Amino acid sequence: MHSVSEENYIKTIYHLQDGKSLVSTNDIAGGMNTKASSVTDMLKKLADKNLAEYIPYKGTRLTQNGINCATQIIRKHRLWEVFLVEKLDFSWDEVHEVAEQLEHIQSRKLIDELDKLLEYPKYDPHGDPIPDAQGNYEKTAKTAISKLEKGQSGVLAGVHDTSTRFLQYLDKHQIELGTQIQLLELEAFDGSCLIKTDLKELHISKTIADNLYLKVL
Amino acid sequence: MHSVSEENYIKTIYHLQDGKSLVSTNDIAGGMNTKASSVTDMLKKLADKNLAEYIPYKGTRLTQNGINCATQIIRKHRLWEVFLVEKLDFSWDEVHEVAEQLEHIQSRKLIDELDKLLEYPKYDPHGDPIPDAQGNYEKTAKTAISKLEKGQSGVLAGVHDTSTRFLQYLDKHQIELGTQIQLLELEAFDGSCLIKTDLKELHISKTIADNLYLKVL
DNA sequence: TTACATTTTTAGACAAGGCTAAAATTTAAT
DNA sequence: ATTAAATTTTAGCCTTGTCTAAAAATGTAA
Ligand SMILES: [Mn+2]
Ligand SMILES: [Mn+2]
Ligand SMILES: [Mn+2]
Ligand SMILES: [Mn+2]
Repeated sequence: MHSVSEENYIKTIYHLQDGKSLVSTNDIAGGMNTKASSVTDMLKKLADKNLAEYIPYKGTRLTQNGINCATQIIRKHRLWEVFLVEKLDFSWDEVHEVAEQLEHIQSRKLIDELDKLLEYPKYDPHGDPIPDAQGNYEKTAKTAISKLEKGQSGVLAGVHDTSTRFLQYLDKHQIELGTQIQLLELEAFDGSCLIKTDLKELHISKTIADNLYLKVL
Repeated sequence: MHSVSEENYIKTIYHLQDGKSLVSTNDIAGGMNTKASSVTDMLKKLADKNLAEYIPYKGTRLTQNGINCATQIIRKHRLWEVFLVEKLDFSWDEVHEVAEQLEHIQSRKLIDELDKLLEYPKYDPHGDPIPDAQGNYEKTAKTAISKLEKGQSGVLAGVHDTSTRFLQYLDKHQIELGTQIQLLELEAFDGSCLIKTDLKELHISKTIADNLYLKVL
């Protein structure tokens, strides 16, 4: 149907879209490790195929067509991540790279059966929701620790960064999805903060606080 | 490491090699639905990468390097086929197309873990042996029905053609791997024959007899 | 051993995707 | 309103993998 390259562009645009009405060429280039000129070329192709609306010098947005395509790719990516963790003993910091490949396999039956094997999971190993076969998924409210008030607490429901380094940092400090976390102190100067889990207290930088999403209690 | 296209050439050459000392350009083109000129180009590239030995106008053969590469691809292909049948309720005539895609996923851990999940299967759904992580596999003696003597019997241990149409033909006549088959009559004129299973007697053409491999009892 | 047929290679072209450098446009700052 | 900076597009080139048509090499049959 669509090439791997087209699918990667569609996915990147979808993720950058969120909220904004148009996604810029430069942001796409940044998100994909390519150059702006390459992006411009691809945007024209996506527009030709009715996957995106492209307004020169202004930006682009996915058509409904493109959105449907994106959610199916994301569905595949996240289901494969669950498979790798649940069935193949991968840890949550090892799955992304392989899922980037597996998400491009074309077979409707494959993904439906995989969904069944995994018993229709709702979330991937990083707490991200998995679209169903129709592309629907729930957007639960999650708040970055950096945006909490002092004293508030919640349960870790997602992470923004899914890099190996960040996930291994969390492992090291015994923080995982479902861990209950309370914000004890918030340093106004640099945004760093002191948090508390069942097991320990921990001082974290603003960067890390931005990357931990809680379901507030 | 290697491109999908390179991997497909390597696999095709490996399968055509069997016995012969050199594989011809035309045979490769036939086996891959490409033109001979495209094959020539690729053979030069494979030779440059030390994956094949290429003798212009004479033919080509894989280097040890190329052979190792081929057996790993075949290992992946066949393990995925087992996975699809055993874990995802695919039937044996539905797996090949998807396995053609999955065999190109690059991840050592993925395939080792898959092997473990499947409990180290020795054969794929079509009776073909699965190479281990070192590339070793047993070449069991299998004989096409068309080469049996009248009266001999055996157990279906493999099929040559793995097309959907052929496999569905076998399903229709309740013939599967492990089915015990006896050759009752062999018609010298057209090579067709009469065979007998536990369930029924069946008249088959030479084409079909060529495609059914028995482990002779 | 010639003459013809088949196989294989070469030459030239094309599409997809990507890059660099230069030009055009938009945005921000005097 | 100008000018400067940043963004975006265009132009031209490259690589991979493919194709067609023509040329070269090999094989075969009288
Ligand atoms: Mn991921
Ligand atoms: Mn994820
Ligand atoms: Mn197969
Ligand atoms: Mn098979």
